[in-house]
Amino acid sequence: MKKRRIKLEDIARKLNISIATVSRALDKNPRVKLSTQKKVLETAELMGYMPNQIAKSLSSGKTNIIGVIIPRYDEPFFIEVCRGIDHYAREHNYKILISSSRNSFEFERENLMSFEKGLVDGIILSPTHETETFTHIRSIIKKGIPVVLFDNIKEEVSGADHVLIEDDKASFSAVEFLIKKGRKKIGFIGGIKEKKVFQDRFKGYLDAMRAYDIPIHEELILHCSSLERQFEDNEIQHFFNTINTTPDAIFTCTDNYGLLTMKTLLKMGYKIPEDISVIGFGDLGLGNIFVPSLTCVSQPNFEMGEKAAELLIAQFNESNEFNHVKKVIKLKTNLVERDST
Amino acid sequence: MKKRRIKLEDIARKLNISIATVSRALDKNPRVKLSTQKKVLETAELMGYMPNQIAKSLSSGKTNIIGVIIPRYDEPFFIEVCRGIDHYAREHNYKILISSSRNSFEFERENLMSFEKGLVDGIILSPTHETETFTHIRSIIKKGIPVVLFDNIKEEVSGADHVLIEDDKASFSAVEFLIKKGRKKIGFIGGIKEKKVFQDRFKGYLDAMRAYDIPIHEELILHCSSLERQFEDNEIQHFFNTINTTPDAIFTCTDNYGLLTMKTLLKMGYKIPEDISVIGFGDLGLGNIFVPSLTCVSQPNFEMGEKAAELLIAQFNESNEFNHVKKVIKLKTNLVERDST
DNA sequence: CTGTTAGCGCTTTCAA
DNA sequence: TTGAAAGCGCTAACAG
Repeated sequence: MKKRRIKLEDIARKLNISIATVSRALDKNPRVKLSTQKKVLETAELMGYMPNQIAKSLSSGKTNIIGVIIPRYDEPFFIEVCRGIDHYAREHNYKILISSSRNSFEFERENLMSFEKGLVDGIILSPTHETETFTHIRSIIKKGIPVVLFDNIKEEVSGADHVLIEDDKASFSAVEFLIKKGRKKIGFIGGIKEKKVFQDRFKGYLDAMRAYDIPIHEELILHCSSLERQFEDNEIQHFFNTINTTPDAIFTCTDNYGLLTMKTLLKMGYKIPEDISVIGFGDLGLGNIFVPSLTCVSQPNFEMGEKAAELLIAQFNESNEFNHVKKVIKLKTNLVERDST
Repeated sequence: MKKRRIKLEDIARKLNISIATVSRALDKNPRVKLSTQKKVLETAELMGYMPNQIAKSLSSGKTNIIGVIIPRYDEPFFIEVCRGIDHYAREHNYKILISSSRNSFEFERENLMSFEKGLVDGIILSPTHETETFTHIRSIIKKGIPVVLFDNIKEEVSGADHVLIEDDKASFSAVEFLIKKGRKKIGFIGGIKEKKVFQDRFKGYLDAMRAYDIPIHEELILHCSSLERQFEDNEIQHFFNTINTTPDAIFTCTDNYGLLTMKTLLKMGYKIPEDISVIGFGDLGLGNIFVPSLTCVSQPNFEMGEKAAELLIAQFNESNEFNHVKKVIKLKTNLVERDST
């Protein structure tokens, strides 16, 4: 019952020419007579021909698919990066296959292995916080599959390109900004300690505090350990309910922490920014909706994705992938001042 | 320089057996002697064998990939649905390939055609607001590719399964809830008029107002026409800045509209919910962060995805895809009461 | 400019 | 229980 798909052979037979010529004609290969090309294109259209991508890939060794592995879907940052990747990829005739590692090293490895099965031409990956060893990535590279890493890169992997921002400098500037506004008791809310980006943002905080000789209140420092949205909320509420010192500013490591912080403080009756200033990190669109709007470090989310895709596709076009000289792209961040400071 | 990938032939040669046997052994086909199977598995492991997914697909006619087409990435609703799809798909050994139609019918068609090239075993799609005709989808179905549609289904497509919620009833209940709270001047903020879900939600609003004999103030009705976040903000601000009647409640058709409405009203000096109640639609996690938290219609986003995947995979296992009896799954919604009402 | 032919790596009859 | 061989549909080298 199922209508067999039209293939090159069908067109070839109908026109009494060879399969090869049909293939070339469809590729608009100039070595085919124009009249033949025209006939082929018309017939193909007429017969409803659709090339078989799988056969094409097997034969050509290219799938035109980029594999993307992110720690989670429900993080606007990663979605923005994916949008950026997709944007660039499509312009260059690539599709993207997104997998979530669900914040688990094991899943990350599995996803990587599944991509190793030849489905993708290259991989863009953001390591999970659990990822301590990079042998799985090196092994992929050794097989000649191009890799680009972005965000949270704990260890430089030779042979892979890297796209990142200078997290420590960015948070240094943000904290410095608070200090220059006259804030003295500046708290810090970061994410899971194992994650490089949070380590760096914490470092930037400490550096700034020390650079300006501001005493650090250990009590005002929180490293959230939750990996899911709903628990972050609880953790931050609990934090503010138990501290004895009242801060006059809080620097937080994500927009979400910033918003949750504002929510909690507002509910406790504090005025923002009068009593307490709050800064977020990411600039993912929501800071602008909240009242008061959230001042934050703005990182080029979409652009990170574009750059990652650009680097990867550039690798595809290199002659010998084993001579690949690793490129590290550092993108600029800036502070967006809104009502919360 | 590039290490050639190990293939079945390599294992076969090493063990002095045929390719077929190796293939069967790796499949754990019981028709292979156990000792042979063991040897093959060990050798494969040892040699670092990785099956070639593309070759497998070409030969077997299955890719184990589900194509997903959504109108946009930066809409938490779609991401949640994708998570649901992914969740179910993975458990059944499928991967998902997500494409955005960028709110454009043309892109939707292109994406569909690209999936038609044999890369995916089936398709889950949410039509754009521009999608008026469904011939492109019918044509896919005619080729024997299983399709499941979700959200915003303007026209039932025979041969495709549908996953949806009863938008009109859901919004009826929400508006009814406001009415029962004693609200009289209830405004409505919906999305682009071409979108079926917004038409239905508007209908529910009208039905409720009429059912309770509440006069409708045309002036308090807004159909947002923006397709991008930033413009929604402007549109809603402009709306409230120009109306002459002050509402005592606003029913909005997305969480985002709800949040933007609250933001705008708060900035204008209104108290929520004392002066004006606000209800959103979606329950996508953010309503809970805002102060005040947003009451909203909760729809089972994740579950929609799971169901869609379930239906699709069920279609894969049907013997004759042309006898497919269309299934329509309607999921339940409920009202989550928070501080904004 | 066109055709012939040999794969791409795997699955799957059919025969042994 | 195993092997030989014919594809899956397309590309690309080579020959003409």
